[in-house]
Amino acid sequence: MEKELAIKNPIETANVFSGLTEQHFARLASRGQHDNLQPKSTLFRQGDPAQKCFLVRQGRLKLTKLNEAGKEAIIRYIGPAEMTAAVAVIKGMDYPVTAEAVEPTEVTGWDKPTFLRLMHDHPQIAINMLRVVLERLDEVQQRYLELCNEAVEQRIARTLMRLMRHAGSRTQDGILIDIPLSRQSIADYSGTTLYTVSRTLTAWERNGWVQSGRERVRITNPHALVQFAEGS
Amino acid sequence: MEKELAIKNPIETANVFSGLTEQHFARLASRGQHDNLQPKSTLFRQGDPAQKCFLVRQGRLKLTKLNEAGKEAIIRYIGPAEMTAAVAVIKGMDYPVTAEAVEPTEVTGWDKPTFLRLMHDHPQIAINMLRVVLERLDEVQQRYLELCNEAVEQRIARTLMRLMRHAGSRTQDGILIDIPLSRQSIADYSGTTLYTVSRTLTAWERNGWVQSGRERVRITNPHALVQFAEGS
DNA sequence: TTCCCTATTTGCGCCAGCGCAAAGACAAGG
DNA sequence: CCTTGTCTTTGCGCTGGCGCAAATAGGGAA
Repeated sequence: MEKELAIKNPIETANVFSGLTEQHFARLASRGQHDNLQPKSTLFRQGDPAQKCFLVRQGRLKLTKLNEAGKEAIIRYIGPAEMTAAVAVIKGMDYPVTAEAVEPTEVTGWDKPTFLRLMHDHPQIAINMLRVVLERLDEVQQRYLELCNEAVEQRIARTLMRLMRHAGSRTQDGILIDIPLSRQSIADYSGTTLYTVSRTLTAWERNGWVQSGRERVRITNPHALVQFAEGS
Repeated sequence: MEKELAIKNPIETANVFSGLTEQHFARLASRGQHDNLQPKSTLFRQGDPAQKCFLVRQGRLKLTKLNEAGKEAIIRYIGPAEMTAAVAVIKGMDYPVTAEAVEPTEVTGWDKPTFLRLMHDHPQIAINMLRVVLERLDEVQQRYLELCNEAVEQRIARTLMRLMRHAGSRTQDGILIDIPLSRQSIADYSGTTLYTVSRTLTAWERNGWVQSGRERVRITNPHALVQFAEGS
Protein backbone atom coordinates (compact mmCIF):
# COMPACT_ATOMS: atom_id res chain seq x y z
CA MET A 1 0.00 0.00 0.00
CA GLU A 2 1.41 3.32 -1.03
CA LYS A 3 1.02 6.34 1.11
CA GLU A 4 1.61 9.51 -0.78
CA LEU A 5 0.68 12.74 0.86
CA ALA A 6 0.29 15.10 -2.02
CA ILE A 7 -2.55 16.65 -0.10
CA LYS A 8 -1.53 17.91 3.26
CA ASN A 9 -3.45 19.28 6.11
CA PRO A 10 -2.88 22.98 6.63
CA ILE A 11 -3.57 22.74 10.32
CA GLU A 12 -0.77 20.26 10.64
CA THR A 13 1.66 23.01 9.87
CA ALA A 14 -0.03 25.49 12.15
CA ASN A 15 -0.79 23.38 15.16
CA VAL A 16 -1.14 24.19 18.79
CA PHE A 17 2.43 23.37 19.67
CA SER A 18 4.24 25.04 16.79
CA GLY A 19 6.97 27.38 17.92
CA LEU A 20 7.94 25.11 20.79
CA THR A 21 11.15 23.17 20.77
CA GLU A 22 11.23 19.38 20.54
CA GLN A 23 12.31 19.18 24.14
CA HIS A 24 9.51 21.39 25.31
CA PHE A 25 6.97 19.36 23.41
CA ALA A 26 8.41 16.11 24.73
CA ARG A 27 8.02 17.44 28.25
CA LEU A 28 4.44 18.50 27.60
CA ALA A 29 3.62 15.13 26.11
CA SER A 30 5.11 13.37 29.10
CA ARG A 31 2.70 15.23 31.38
CA GLY A 32 -0.28 13.77 29.51
CA GLN A 33 -1.74 10.33 29.27
CA HIS A 34 -1.46 8.29 26.11
CA ASP A 35 -4.22 6.12 24.82
CA ASN A 36 -4.99 3.87 21.87
CA LEU A 37 -8.47 3.66 20.39
CA GLN A 38 -10.06 1.01 18.24
CA PRO A 39 -12.21 2.10 15.28
CA LYS A 40 -15.77 2.91 16.34
CA SER A 41 -14.79 3.32 19.97
CA THR A 42 -15.78 6.51 21.73
CA LEU A 43 -13.20 8.79 23.31
CA PHE A 44 -15.74 10.99 25.04
CA ARG A 45 -19.43 11.74 24.85
CA GLN A 46 -21.31 14.99 24.41
CA GLY A 47 -22.68 16.06 27.78
CA ASP A 48 -20.13 14.27 29.94
CA PRO A 49 -18.08 16.56 32.16
CA ALA A 50 -14.92 17.51 30.31
CA GLN A 51 -12.10 15.91 32.26
CA LYS A 52 -9.41 16.05 29.62
CA CYS A 53 -8.54 17.59 26.32
CA PHE A 54 -6.82 15.55 23.66
CA LEU A 55 -4.19 15.74 20.97
CA VAL A 56 -4.48 13.27 18.11
CA ARG A 57 -1.08 11.70 17.45
CA GLN A 58 -2.19 9.30 14.77
CA GLY A 59 -5.46 8.22 13.18
CA ARG A 60 -8.67 10.18 12.96
CA LEU A 61 -11.58 11.20 15.16
CA LYS A 62 -15.10 12.09 14.07
CA LEU A 63 -16.73 14.87 16.12
CA THR A 64 -20.50 14.87 16.16
CA LYS A 65 -23.20 16.75 17.97
CA LEU A 66 -26.74 15.69 18.80
CA ASN A 67 -29.81 17.86 19.11
CA GLU A 68 -32.66 17.22 21.51
CA ALA A 69 -34.43 15.07 18.96
CA GLY A 70 -31.35 12.88 18.86
CA LYS A 71 -30.42 13.72 15.33
CA GLU A 72 -26.77 13.92 14.53
CA ALA A 73 -24.60 16.43 12.71
CA ILE A 74 -20.93 15.97 11.97
CA ILE A 75 -18.97 18.93 13.19
CA ARG A 76 -15.61 17.91 11.77
CA TYR A 77 -13.05 15.20 11.36
CA ILE A 78 -9.71 15.77 13.06
CA GLY A 79 -6.38 14.09 12.33
CA PRO A 80 -2.77 14.02 13.50
CA ALA A 81 -1.48 17.11 15.33
CA GLU A 82 -4.97 18.45 15.91
CA MET A 83 -6.51 19.04 19.32
CA THR A 84 -10.03 18.73 20.58
CA ALA A 85 -11.99 19.61 23.70
CA ALA A 86 -9.55 22.28 24.80
CA VAL A 87 -12.65 24.44 24.68
CA ALA A 88 -14.54 22.51 27.24
CA VAL A 89 -11.58 21.97 29.52
CA ILE A 90 -10.64 25.63 29.65
CA LYS A 91 -14.20 26.68 30.30
CA GLY A 92 -14.77 23.83 32.74
CA MET A 93 -17.87 22.65 30.94
CA ASP A 94 -19.24 19.44 29.52
CA TYR A 95 -17.98 18.07 26.26
CA PRO A 96 -19.93 19.87 23.53
CA VAL A 97 -19.51 17.01 21.07
CA THR A 98 -18.98 13.27 20.91
CA ALA A 99 -15.60 12.03 19.66
CA GLU A 100 -15.40 8.65 17.99
CA ALA A 101 -12.42 7.02 16.31
CA VAL A 102 -12.95 6.08 12.67
CA GLU A 103 -9.66 4.24 12.44
CA PRO A 104 -7.06 3.03 14.94
CA THR A 105 -6.17 6.23 16.72
CA GLU A 106 -3.55 7.32 19.21
CA VAL A 107 -4.18 10.27 21.48
CA THR A 108 -2.57 12.13 24.34
CA GLY A 109 -4.84 13.64 26.99
CA TRP A 110 -4.27 16.34 29.57
CA ASP A 111 -6.57 17.11 32.47
CA LYS A 112 -7.67 20.63 33.29
CA PRO A 113 -5.10 21.66 35.90
CA THR A 114 -2.25 20.22 33.86
CA PHE A 115 -3.34 21.92 30.67
CA LEU A 116 -3.93 25.26 32.35
CA ARG A 117 -0.48 24.95 33.86
CA LEU A 118 0.98 24.26 30.44
CA MET A 119 -0.75 27.28 28.95
CA HIS A 120 0.46 29.43 31.78
CA ASP A 121 4.05 28.23 31.44
CA HIS A 122 3.98 28.55 27.65
CA PRO A 123 1.89 31.53 26.54
CA GLN A 124 2.78 30.56 22.98
CA ILE A 125 0.29 27.71 23.33
CA ALA A 126 -2.57 30.10 23.99
CA ILE A 127 -1.64 32.18 20.98
CA ASN A 128 -1.36 29.09 18.79
CA MET A 129 -4.68 27.80 20.03
CA LEU A 130 -6.21 31.14 19.23
CA ARG A 131 -5.05 30.83 15.64
CA VAL A 132 -6.30 27.27 15.31
CA VAL A 133 -9.67 28.11 16.82
CA LEU A 134 -10.04 31.10 14.57
CA GLU A 135 -9.49 28.86 11.58
CA ARG A 136 -12.19 26.54 12.81
CA LEU A 137 -14.50 29.42 13.41
CA ASP A 138 -13.94 30.53 9.84
CA GLU A 139 -14.67 27.07 8.55
CA VAL A 140 -17.84 26.63 10.54
CA GLN A 141 -19.05 30.06 9.53
CA GLN A 142 -18.31 29.19 5.94
CA ARG A 143 -20.29 25.99 6.23
CA TYR A 144 -23.07 27.83 7.97
CA LEU A 145 -23.23 30.24 5.09
CA GLU A 146 -23.32 27.38 2.59
CA LEU A 147 -26.08 25.69 4.49
CA CYS A 148 -28.11 28.89 4.41
CA ASN A 149 -27.72 29.73 0.80
CA GLU A 150 -26.84 26.70 -1.24
CA ALA A 151 -28.75 23.79 -2.65
CA VAL A 152 -28.26 20.32 -1.26
CA GLU A 153 -26.19 19.01 -4.14
CA GLN A 154 -23.76 21.89 -3.91
CA ARG A 155 -23.34 21.23 -0.22
CA ILE A 156 -22.62 17.58 -0.86
CA ALA A 157 -20.01 18.61 -3.44
CA ARG A 158 -18.38 20.94 -0.93
CA THR A 159 -18.42 18.27 1.73
CA LEU A 160 -16.57 15.88 -0.55
CA MET A 161 -14.04 18.55 -1.43
CA ARG A 162 -13.50 19.30 2.22
CA LEU A 163 -12.98 15.64 3.02
CA MET A 164 -10.73 15.32 -0.01
CA ARG A 165 -8.50 18.11 1.23
CA HIS A 166 -8.52 16.78 4.74
CA ALA A 167 -8.23 13.05 4.22
CA GLY A 168 -7.62 12.55 0.52
CA SER A 169 -4.87 10.38 -0.87
CA ARG A 170 -3.96 10.49 -4.51
CA THR A 171 -4.25 7.19 -6.37
CA GLN A 172 -3.94 6.15 -9.98
CA ASP A 173 -7.57 6.69 -10.59
CA GLY A 174 -8.45 9.93 -8.82
CA ILE A 175 -8.36 10.98 -5.21
CA LEU A 176 -9.58 8.53 -2.63
CA ILE A 177 -11.13 9.79 0.58
CA ASP A 178 -9.28 7.51 2.90
CA ILE A 179 -11.66 7.03 5.79
CA PRO A 180 -14.67 4.75 6.23
CA LEU A 181 -17.33 7.11 5.02
CA SER A 182 -20.94 5.98 4.87
CA ARG A 183 -23.69 7.76 2.98
CA GLN A 184 -25.16 8.58 6.37
CA SER A 185 -21.93 10.31 7.43
CA ILE A 186 -21.83 12.37 4.27
CA ALA A 187 -25.45 13.31 4.91
CA ASP A 188 -24.72 14.32 8.51
CA TYR A 189 -21.82 16.40 7.30
CA SER A 190 -23.80 18.08 4.53
CA GLY A 191 -27.03 18.62 6.40
CA THR A 192 -29.16 16.32 4.29
CA THR A 193 -30.33 12.70 4.24
CA LEU A 194 -28.68 9.46 3.23
CA TYR A 195 -31.25 9.00 0.46
CA THR A 196 -30.39 12.25 -1.21
CA VAL A 197 -26.66 11.56 -0.87
CA SER A 198 -27.13 8.17 -2.46
CA ARG A 199 -29.13 9.55 -5.37
CA THR A 200 -26.64 12.36 -5.90
CA LEU A 201 -23.59 10.10 -5.87
CA THR A 202 -25.30 7.78 -8.32
CA ALA A 203 -25.88 10.69 -10.68
CA TRP A 204 -22.30 11.88 -10.35
CA GLU A 205 -21.04 8.38 -10.94
CA ARG A 206 -22.94 8.39 -14.23
CA ASN A 207 -21.19 11.69 -15.07
CA GLY A 208 -17.84 10.11 -14.28
CA TRP A 209 -17.10 12.55 -11.48
CA VAL A 210 -16.82 9.99 -8.67
CA GLN A 211 -16.64 6.29 -7.97
CA SER A 212 -18.23 5.08 -4.80
CA GLY A 213 -18.60 1.80 -3.01
CA ARG A 214 -19.49 0.66 0.46
CA GLU A 215 -18.12 3.36 2.79
CA ARG A 216 -15.67 4.54 0.15
CA VAL A 217 -15.66 7.50 -2.16
CA ARG A 218 -13.09 8.22 -4.83
CA ILE A 219 -13.20 11.50 -6.72
CA THR A 220 -12.26 10.85 -10.33
CA ASN A 221 -12.91 14.33 -11.66
CA PRO A 222 -12.14 16.89 -8.96
CA HIS A 223 -12.24 19.75 -11.42
CA ALA A 224 -15.83 19.08 -12.43
CA LEU A 225 -16.85 18.78 -8.80
CA VAL A 226 -15.14 22.03 -7.85
CA GLN A 227 -16.81 23.84 -10.70
CA PHE A 228 -20.16 22.41 -9.73
CA ALA A 229 -19.73 23.47 -6.11
CA GLU A 230 -18.58 26.98 -6.95
CA GLY A 231 -20.72 28.17 -9.76
CA SER A 232 -23.77 26.37 -10.92
CA MET B 1 -44.00 32.34 39.79
CA GLU B 2 -42.37 34.44 37.15
CA LYS B 3 -38.84 33.44 36.61
CA GLU B 4 -36.44 36.26 35.99
CA LEU B 5 -35.03 36.17 32.53
CA ALA B 6 -31.41 37.12 32.57
CA ILE B 7 -31.12 39.54 29.72
CA LYS B 8 -27.47 40.19 29.82
CA ASN B 9 -24.70 39.57 27.45
CA PRO B 10 -22.36 36.88 28.76
CA ILE B 11 -19.53 38.13 26.61
CA GLU B 12 -19.82 41.53 28.18
CA THR B 13 -18.70 40.06 31.46
CA ALA B 14 -16.04 37.91 29.89
CA ASN B 15 -14.52 40.30 27.43
CA VAL B 16 -11.13 40.49 25.85
CA PHE B 17 -9.77 42.95 28.37
CA SER B 18 -11.07 41.46 31.58
CA GLY B 19 -8.38 40.89 34.15
CA LEU B 20 -6.59 44.07 33.20
CA THR B 21 -6.54 47.09 35.45
CA GLU B 22 -8.30 50.32 34.57
CA GLN B 23 -4.97 51.98 33.97
CA HIS B 24 -3.80 49.24 31.66
CA PHE B 25 -6.98 49.41 29.66
CA ALA B 26 -6.82 53.18 29.45
CA ARG B 27 -3.33 52.90 28.06
CA LEU B 28 -4.41 50.31 25.50
CA ALA B 29 -7.33 52.43 24.43
CA SER B 30 -5.08 55.44 24.03
CA ARG B 31 -3.00 53.50 21.52
CA GLY B 32 -6.04 52.96 19.31
CA GLN B 33 -8.10 55.25 17.15
CA HIS B 34 -11.61 56.21 18.13
CA ASP B 35 -14.39 56.55 15.64
CA ASN B 36 -18.09 57.33 15.56
CA LEU B 37 -20.41 55.62 13.10
CA GLN B 38 -23.82 56.64 11.85
CA PRO B 39 -26.52 53.95 11.53
CA LYS B 40 -26.25 52.06 8.23
CA SER B 41 -22.67 53.15 7.71
CA THR B 42 -20.10 50.48 7.03
CA LEU B 43 -17.05 50.03 9.26
CA PHE B 44 -15.35 47.55 6.96
CA ARG B 45 -16.25 45.30 4.06
CA GLN B 46 -15.77 41.59 3.54
CA GLY B 47 -12.79 41.06 1.27
CA ASP B 48 -10.96 44.28 2.08
CA PRO B 49 -7.50 43.80 3.58
CA ALA B 50 -7.85 43.78 7.36
CA GLN B 51 -6.06 46.90 8.52
CA LYS B 52 -7.50 47.17 11.97
CA CYS B 53 -9.47 45.26 14.55
CA PHE B 54 -12.15 47.00 16.54
CA LEU B 55 -13.67 47.18 19.99
CA VAL B 56 -17.25 48.37 20.22
CA ARG B 57 -17.54 50.98 22.99
CA GLN B 58 -21.17 51.81 22.47
CA GLY B 59 -23.91 50.91 20.00
CA ARG B 60 -24.15 47.83 17.85
CA LEU B 61 -22.64 46.33 14.72
CA LYS B 62 -24.19 43.77 12.36
CA LEU B 63 -21.73 41.28 10.92
CA THR B 64 -22.75 39.68 7.63
CA LYS B 65 -21.16 37.44 5.09
CA LEU B 66 -21.89 37.08 1.39
CA ASN B 67 -21.57 33.98 -0.75
CA GLU B 68 -20.55 34.00 -4.39
CA ALA B 69 -24.16 34.37 -5.49
CA GLY B 70 -24.31 37.55 -3.43
CA LYS B 71 -26.76 36.24 -0.88
CA GLU B 72 -26.33 37.39 2.65
CA ALA B 73 -26.24 35.62 5.99
CA ILE B 74 -26.03 37.37 9.33
CA ILE B 75 -23.19 36.00 11.35
CA ARG B 76 -23.89 37.90 14.55
CA TYR B 77 -24.65 41.20 16.16
CA ILE B 78 -22.03 42.61 18.50
CA GLY B 79 -22.42 45.22 21.19
CA PRO B 80 -20.45 47.13 23.81
CA ALA B 81 -17.22 45.53 25.05
CA GLU B 82 -17.11 43.08 22.17
CA MET B 83 -14.36 42.90 19.61
CA THR B 84 -14.36 42.04 15.96
CA ALA B 85 -11.84 41.33 13.23
CA ALA B 86 -9.08 40.40 15.63
CA VAL B 87 -9.16 37.19 13.62
CA ALA B 88 -8.27 38.79 10.36
CA VAL B 89 -5.72 41.14 11.83
CA ILE B 90 -3.80 38.42 13.61
CA LYS B 91 -3.80 36.20 10.57
CA GLY B 92 -3.04 39.11 8.27
CA MET B 93 -5.95 38.31 6.00
CA ASP B 94 -8.89 40.08 4.47
CA TYR B 95 -11.95 40.85 6.54
CA PRO B 96 -14.11 37.70 6.49
CA VAL B 97 -17.33 39.65 7.06
CA THR B 98 -18.86 43.05 6.52
CA ALA B 99 -19.53 45.19 9.60
CA GLU B 100 -22.33 47.71 9.51
CA ALA B 101 -23.61 49.91 12.32
CA VAL B 102 -27.30 49.46 13.10
CA GLU B 103 -27.37 52.36 15.54
CA PRO B 104 -25.01 55.22 16.39
CA THR B 105 -21.88 53.34 17.33
CA GLU B 106 -18.55 54.21 18.88
CA VAL B 107 -15.52 52.04 18.24
CA THR B 108 -11.81 51.93 18.98
CA GLY B 109 -9.53 50.44 16.35
CA TRP B 110 -5.99 49.08 16.53
CA ASP B 111 -3.81 48.30 13.56
CA LYS B 112 -1.92 45.05 13.27
CA PRO B 113 1.48 45.98 14.72
CA THR B 114 -0.11 47.82 17.62
CA PHE B 115 -2.45 44.98 18.47
CA LEU B 116 0.26 42.34 18.22
CA ARG B 117 2.35 44.49 20.50
CA LEU B 118 -0.50 44.70 22.97
CA MET B 119 -0.96 40.95 22.94
CA HIS B 120 2.72 40.43 23.44
CA ASP B 121 2.88 42.84 26.36
CA HIS B 122 -0.29 41.44 27.93
CA PRO B 123 -0.56 37.66 27.41
CA GLN B 124 -3.80 37.81 29.34
CA ILE B 125 -5.38 39.35 26.24
CA ALA B 126 -4.57 36.26 24.16
CA ILE B 127 -6.07 34.00 26.79
CA ASN B 128 -9.18 36.15 27.04
CA MET B 129 -9.54 36.23 23.29
CA LEU B 130 -9.28 32.50 23.23
CA ARG B 131 -12.19 32.22 25.63
CA VAL B 132 -14.29 34.66 23.66
CA VAL B 133 -13.58 32.95 20.38
CA LEU B 134 -14.38 29.57 21.85
CA GLU B 135 -17.73 30.90 22.91
CA ARG B 136 -18.42 32.14 19.43
CA LEU B 137 -17.35 28.83 17.98
CA ASP B 138 -19.81 27.12 20.29
CA GLU B 139 -22.58 29.45 19.23
CA VAL B 140 -21.95 29.05 15.53
CA GLN B 141 -21.74 25.28 15.89
CA GLN B 142 -24.98 25.35 17.81
CA ARG B 143 -26.64 27.37 15.09
CA TYR B 144 -25.19 25.10 12.46
CA LEU B 145 -26.73 22.15 14.23
CA GLU B 146 -30.08 23.87 14.43
CA LEU B 147 -29.96 24.72 10.77
CA CYS B 148 -29.30 21.07 9.95
CA ASN B 149 -31.91 19.48 12.08
CA GLU B 150 -34.67 21.88 12.93
CA ALA B 151 -37.68 23.16 11.12
CA VAL B 152 -37.78 26.73 9.97
CA GLU B 153 -40.19 27.96 12.61
CA GLN B 154 -38.07 26.57 15.42
CA ARG B 155 -35.06 28.33 14.00
CA ILE B 156 -36.92 31.61 13.86
CA ALA B 157 -37.92 31.14 17.48
CA ARG B 158 -34.33 30.49 18.48
CA THR B 159 -33.17 33.51 16.53
CA LEU B 160 -35.60 35.73 18.42
CA MET B 161 -34.50 34.26 21.72
CA ARG B 162 -30.87 34.86 20.83
CA LEU B 163 -31.59 38.45 19.89
CA MET B 164 -33.67 38.85 23.02
CA ARG B 165 -30.80 37.74 25.22
CA HIS B 166 -28.35 39.85 23.32
CA ALA B 167 -30.29 43.03 22.73
CA GLY B 168 -33.50 42.71 24.70
CA SER B 169 -34.82 45.37 26.99
CA ARG B 170 -37.64 44.75 29.40
CA THR B 171 -40.70 46.92 28.92
CA GLN B 172 -44.17 47.03 30.41
CA ASP B 173 -45.49 44.76 27.78
CA GLY B 174 -42.86 42.10 27.22
CA ILE B 175 -39.30 42.20 26.05
CA LEU B 176 -38.45 44.50 23.19
CA ILE B 177 -35.61 43.62 20.86
CA ASP B 178 -34.04 47.01 20.81
CA ILE B 179 -32.44 47.20 17.38
CA PRO B 180 -33.89 48.02 13.95
CA LEU B 181 -34.72 44.51 12.85
CA SER B 182 -36.34 43.92 9.49
CA ARG B 183 -38.03 40.69 8.42
CA GLN B 184 -35.19 40.28 5.96
CA SER B 185 -32.62 40.46 8.78
CA ILE B 186 -34.45 37.85 10.81
CA ALA B 187 -34.54 35.68 7.72
CA ASP B 188 -30.81 36.11 7.08
CA TYR B 189 -30.16 35.24 10.69
CA SER B 190 -32.41 32.17 10.66
CA GLY B 191 -31.52 30.85 7.25
CA THR B 192 -34.94 31.31 5.69
CA THR B 193 -36.83 33.91 3.66
CA LEU B 194 -38.55 37.14 4.58
CA TYR B 195 -41.88 35.66 3.46
CA THR B 196 -41.71 32.78 5.85
CA VAL B 197 -40.61 35.07 8.68
CA SER B 198 -43.53 37.36 8.00
CA ARG B 199 -46.05 34.52 7.94
CA THR B 200 -44.60 33.01 11.10
CA LEU B 201 -44.62 36.26 13.04
CA THR B 202 -48.20 36.86 11.98
CA ALA B 203 -49.18 33.45 13.33
CA TRP B 204 -47.35 34.06 16.60
CA GLU B 205 -48.96 37.44 16.91
CA ARG B 206 -52.36 35.71 16.73
CA ASN B 207 -51.18 33.39 19.54
CA GLY B 208 -50.18 36.42 21.59
CA TRP B 209 -46.54 35.39 21.72
CA VAL B 210 -45.12 38.48 20.03
CA GLN B 211 -46.00 41.93 18.80
CA SER B 212 -44.26 43.17 15.73
CA GLY B 213 -44.20 46.31 13.69
CA ARG B 214 -41.95 47.86 11.12
CA GLU B 215 -38.42 46.77 12.04
CA ARG B 216 -39.51 46.09 15.62
CA VAL B 217 -40.24 42.91 17.48
CA ARG B 218 -41.49 42.64 21.03
CA ILE B 219 -41.77 39.27 22.70
CA THR B 220 -44.85 39.24 24.87
CA ASN B 221 -44.73 35.58 25.88
CA PRO B 222 -41.12 34.47 26.12
CA HIS B 223 -42.03 31.28 27.91
CA ALA B 224 -44.21 30.05 25.09
CA LEU B 225 -41.54 30.87 22.58
CA VAL B 226 -38.87 29.05 24.56
CA GLN B 227 -41.04 26.01 24.86
CA PHE B 228 -41.79 26.07 21.16
CA ALA B 229 -38.10 26.35 20.27
CA GLU B 230 -37.02 23.59 22.63
CA GLY B 231 -39.51 20.85 22.34
CA SER B 232 -41.92 20.25 19.52
C1' DT C 1 -18.57 -21.78 0.26
C1' DT C 2 -22.84 -19.89 2.94
C1' DC C 3 -24.98 -16.99 6.38
C1' DC C 4 -25.79 -12.69 8.45
C1' DC C 5 -25.45 -8.00 9.23
C1' DT C 6 -25.10 -3.63 7.61
C1' DA C 7 -24.85 -0.33 3.80
C1' DT C 8 -26.89 1.13 -0.38
C1' DT C 9 -30.21 1.88 -4.03
C1' DT C 10 -34.54 3.24 -5.87
C1' DG C 11 -39.69 3.76 -6.53
C1' DC C 12 -43.14 6.60 -4.83
C1' DG C 13 -45.99 9.92 -2.39
C1' DC C 14 -46.17 14.01 -0.13
C1' DC C 15 -45.67 18.61 2.00
C1' DA C 16 -42.85 22.48 4.02
C1' DG C 17 -41.36 26.28 2.55
C1' DC C 18 -39.73 29.14 -1.43
C1' DG C 19 -40.57 33.06 -4.18
C1' DC C 20 -43.29 35.83 -7.54
C1' DA C 21 -46.48 39.44 -7.68
C1' DA C 22 -49.46 42.73 -6.08
C1' DA C 23 -51.46 45.20 -2.52
C1' DG C 24 -51.16 47.39 1.94
C1' DA C 25 -48.81 49.98 5.81
C1' DC C 26 -45.61 53.06 7.68
C1' DA C 27 -42.02 56.89 8.08
C1' DA C 28 -39.84 60.91 6.51
C1' DG C 29 -39.63 65.00 3.90
C1' DG C 30 -41.48 68.10 1.28
C1' DC D 1 -51.62 67.42 3.04
C1' DC D 2 -49.45 64.38 -0.58
C1' DT D 3 -45.32 61.90 -2.35
C1' DT D 4 -41.84 58.61 -2.31
C1' DG D 5 -39.41 54.85 -0.88
C1' DT D 6 -39.05 51.06 1.95
C1' DC D 7 -40.93 47.42 4.62
C1' DT D 8 -44.55 44.06 5.27
C1' DT D 9 -48.38 41.03 4.25
C1' DT D 10 -50.68 37.46 1.78
C1' DG D 11 -52.62 34.61 -2.19
C1' DC D 12 -51.05 31.09 -5.03
C1' DG D 13 -48.49 27.64 -7.51
C1' DC D 14 -44.69 24.81 -7.62
C1' DT D 15 -40.82 21.82 -6.56
C1' DG D 16 -36.79 20.15 -3.95
C1' DG D 17 -35.86 16.95 -1.19
C1' DC D 18 -37.53 14.08 2.78
C1' DG D 19 -38.45 9.55 4.27
C1' DC D 20 -40.94 5.04 4.17
C1' DA D 21 -40.46 0.56 2.42
C1' DA D 22 -38.58 -3.02 -0.01
C1' DA D 23 -35.18 -4.86 -2.85
C1' DT D 24 -30.16 -5.36 -3.56
C1' DA D 25 -25.27 -5.66 -2.72
C1' DG D 26 -20.76 -6.10 0.07
C1' DG D 27 -17.86 -7.96 3.39
C1' DG D 28 -16.59 -10.51 7.37
C1' DA D 29 -16.82 -14.76 9.98
C1' DA D 30 -17.07 -19.62 10.35
